[in-house]
Amino acid sequence: MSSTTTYTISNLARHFDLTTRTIRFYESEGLLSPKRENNRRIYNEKDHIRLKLILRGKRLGFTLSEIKTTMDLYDNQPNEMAQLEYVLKIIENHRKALEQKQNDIKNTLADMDEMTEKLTAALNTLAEPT
Amino acid sequence: MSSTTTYTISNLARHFDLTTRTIRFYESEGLLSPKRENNRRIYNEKDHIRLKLILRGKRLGFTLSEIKTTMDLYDNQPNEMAQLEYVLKIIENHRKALEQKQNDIKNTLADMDEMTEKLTAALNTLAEPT
DNA sequence: CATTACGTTTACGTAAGCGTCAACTTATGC
DNA sequence: GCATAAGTTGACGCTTACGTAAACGTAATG
Repeated sequence: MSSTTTYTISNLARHFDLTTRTIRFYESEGLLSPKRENNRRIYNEKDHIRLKLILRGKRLGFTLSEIKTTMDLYDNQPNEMAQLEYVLKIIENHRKALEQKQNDIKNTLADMDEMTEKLTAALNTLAEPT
Repeated sequence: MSSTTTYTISNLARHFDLTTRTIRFYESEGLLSPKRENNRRIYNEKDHIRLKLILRGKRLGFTLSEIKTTMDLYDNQPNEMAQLEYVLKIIENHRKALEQKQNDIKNTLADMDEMTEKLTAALNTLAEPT
């Protein structure tokens, strides 16, 4: 028995702090495709995971179409050599983009550290006058 | 003599692989404010750095207005205690957002590793038939 | 002096990512 | 059986981040 957990659209909306409009929009863009029951959308665990991935992608600054392309890529495991190699190449490019972002974050955090030091120093000067 | 390096708008555009339109747009949004000579924009080293920061922010998925707010914050060092503490608090929030992104990247890279393993395994199966 | 290169402003166009009605259907509680 | 809640499909609106084109100024070059 696969205890199939399901969700309504408002379930998901609450869980991820989204509006139902947003979730429907993602579907209209091909990022989700829930089952229907009496025309009502029924989301399963896979849909839940996909939505989570969508939001992660968004936080990283990817567009919805980039996210779709990537998820589709990961979903459709190809079987021909040429395809496999192609997908591997794309993944490598994604990896480079992410490593660039890691570097950007590292540098930004360093800048913030510097700034924080300056500010706390200034703060201490104000707090402990001679 | 501060050997003041300057740039024209097309200099900058070439260097950062942008269009001049984009650079003017950033100015119209208050992110840059180059000097003028005969109505021509003249960019100096500080402008160059700001533009670099803008692009870094964009790569991390921040909006231009968020980037502006942050850069303004870092530029105008406040002198009153309340202000100092306020800025420190904001920086802490930014730090949390960045750490969230770091985590997102980490997880995404892990997913990609898993995928890469599967694909190379499949590739080897195809390459070395019994 | 005419061309070419580079610059300027103004303005309209567009894709992405939803917000916000409106108008209607279906399910549930009392 | 009727209100109330939750769902559905349009359709229009809005912001962000530029692209693109028009119409014009300035400066150097052959």
